[in-house]
Formats: sequence, C-alpha cells, structure tokens
Amino acid sequence: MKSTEVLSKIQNRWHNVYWFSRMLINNDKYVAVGKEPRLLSTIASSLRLIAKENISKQDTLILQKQTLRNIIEERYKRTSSRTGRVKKMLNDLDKEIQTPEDIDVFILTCENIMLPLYQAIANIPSDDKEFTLSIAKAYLDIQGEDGLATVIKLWDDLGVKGCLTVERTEIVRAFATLRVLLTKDKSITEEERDIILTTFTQEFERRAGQKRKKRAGGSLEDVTDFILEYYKIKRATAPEHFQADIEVDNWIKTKDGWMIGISCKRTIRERWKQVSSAEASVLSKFKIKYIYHIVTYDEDLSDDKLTLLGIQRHIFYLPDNSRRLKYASGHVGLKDYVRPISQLIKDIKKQTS
DNA sequence: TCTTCTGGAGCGATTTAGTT
DNA sequence: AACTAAATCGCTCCAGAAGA
Repeated sequence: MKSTEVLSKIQNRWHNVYWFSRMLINNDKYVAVGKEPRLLSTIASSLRLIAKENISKQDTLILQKQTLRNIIEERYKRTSSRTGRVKKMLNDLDKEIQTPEDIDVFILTCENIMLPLYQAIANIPSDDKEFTLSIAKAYLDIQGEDGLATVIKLWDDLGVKGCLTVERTEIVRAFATLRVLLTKDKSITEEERDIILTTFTQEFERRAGQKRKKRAGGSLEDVTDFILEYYKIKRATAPEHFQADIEVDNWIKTKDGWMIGISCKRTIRERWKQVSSAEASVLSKFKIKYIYHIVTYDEDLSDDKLTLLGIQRHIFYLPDNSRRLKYASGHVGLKDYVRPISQLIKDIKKQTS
C-alpha cells in the first residue's frame, strides 16, 4: 500500500460512522439492528469488554468480530425469514471492519449514534392530537361552522408546529451530548468530529422526517373524526365489498338510504387516475351518492383531476380563502365540483335530514 | 413544463410462532 | 388452551427522478 493510500484510509476511517448507521437501520437489505436498543448495547458493551483484555491487537480484533457475529446470529437464529439478510449483514460488516480502529468506529456508532437516535426518535410524539384537541374544540364552540376551515388548517399547522418543536428540542439536546463527548476524547480530531456530528444530524432528520410523514396523514384522519363527532353526525360502515383506489375513511348514510364517503387528505396525489376506473356506475352499484374530499393543500389540484373525479360524483371541499377554490368556483366547467369547507356540515346535514 | 412514479422509514393492526 | 412476543402487512408522505 502506498503512503497516500494509507493516509486516505486513516482520514476516511470515521466516514464509516455514516455507513454503519445506514446499515444498522436498513431493513430491506439487512435486519435493522438499530431498532433494537437492547441488542445494540449488548453488542457495544461486549466489544468494549474484549478490548480491555490484555492480548495482542490482532487477537482482540478476531475475538471481537467473532463475538459480534455470535451475538447477531444468536438473536436472529429463530427468524428464518431473515436469515438471508442476517448473512448479508454479517458479510458486509466483516468486509468493512478490518482494523482495531474500525471496531472503535463501529462501537461508537452503536453507542453514540444509534442508541441516542433511537431514544430521540422515540421521544417525538407520533400523533399530534394532544397539541390540538382542546384548541380545535374551542374554535368550534365559539365560531361554529365558520370556524371549520380554521380548525382544519389549525390542526394541520399547530400539530406540525408542536411536533417540529419537539424534534428541535430533541436534536439540540442529543447533539450537544454527543459534541461534549467527542470533544473530551482527545484522539478524535476536529474534522472527525464534524464527520460524526453531521452523520448524527443527517440520520436524525431522515428518520424524524419519516415519522413526520406518517403523522401528517394520521392527524388529518383524526380531524375528520373529531369534526363528525363534534357535530354528532352518525357514522355508517363502509359498503360491503367496495374497494376504491383512494382510501375513504368515513361513511355516512343519507336520508334516502345511499352513502356518502368522506376522505381527508393533504393532497390528492396518489393513484387518482386509477380512481377513474371506478366509474360512476360502480359508485351507483354500491349506492354511493358522493365522495367528499377534504383537501387542505389544494395547489396541486389540477383542472384535470377536478374534472375527471368531478364527473364521477367526487366533490372537493377546499379552504374558504383558497386560490384554487376561487378559480374553480368561477369556472363554468369546474364550479359544481368544489365547495368551501365551511359548508361541509350544512351539506352533510342537508343529505341526512 | 407539468404530471406521475419511486424509494424509503415509521407505525398500528393483524397474523404467526413460541412458551407456560 | 391461553397468553405473549415477534413478524408481516398495508398504509402514510415527500423529494427528486423519470416520463409525457
């Protein structure tokens, strides 16, 4: 090995903090060891323990690698569906870990990246009900149905704001802990510290973001539930055997015995074209009168979407002050397909009594 | 340029496996 | 047989890539 290669290898050693982190969370290619804090700490402390033994560096490394292999194999010995992925992981780890220093990097990843990350992610609420419920109720109490648009918007905004605030608190705290720890260790240079700290923030953001996606979807389901509940609107069960490409969360029965489906989404982005395959006649077959869509972000609601779904008795409830609502309700071809959100309850009541 | 598709991780509900 | 732990399923959203 040439001296420049040696140099670059030494410099790059800590970059593996990032790649180990990725490996440890991947559940398609590997087995997401990073989601099992007990296993992580078992691994880290076992490897540490061996390092303390008074034997040659090379023997220590061999011992550590074998221990790592044993712990992971033991953990997954009964999960037959994952043996392939376990093997792949052990294989790839074996390739990445070549020197005693690599083991140190791996231990640090387990102890100071994956474990705090797990904790920080767990501390973030996975739904934002608690942030919004009481405020939403106050709005409806005072403003009535005019407050409906506000409630939905507020629910979205406030919930997100609340959760984002928690995310900020978590990362600032965890980041500081890690920084202090790394600074204490004189063997870690400033550049290496950068590498490790950025890994941590990058991974945190990636995973917090995934959680955020789920949360955003869920909280909108909550808000429709809440509103229907508040106005004491009787829910019906979904028509049997009916399955649409767009998820419909709530159903109500009209006075003439038909059904109205209510779906609440941030956008109508997914699979809306397939919905067109479920033509209006299919809706009739299941005695579905309308599908109401409550959409909180409507900027991407193209004319195409509106008409295609609109002619099949889908009706869109948009925020009262929205640009798209103003445009569509003034348009001869679209005006029948959109309604302001504040009218939702009135419309429902008209259908049910 | 606008629309649609894809990849990725999290999470609750459901199913399966394992243990007393 | 009853319980519990683990695994799987089906769904969420968004950024960026690919397609029309």
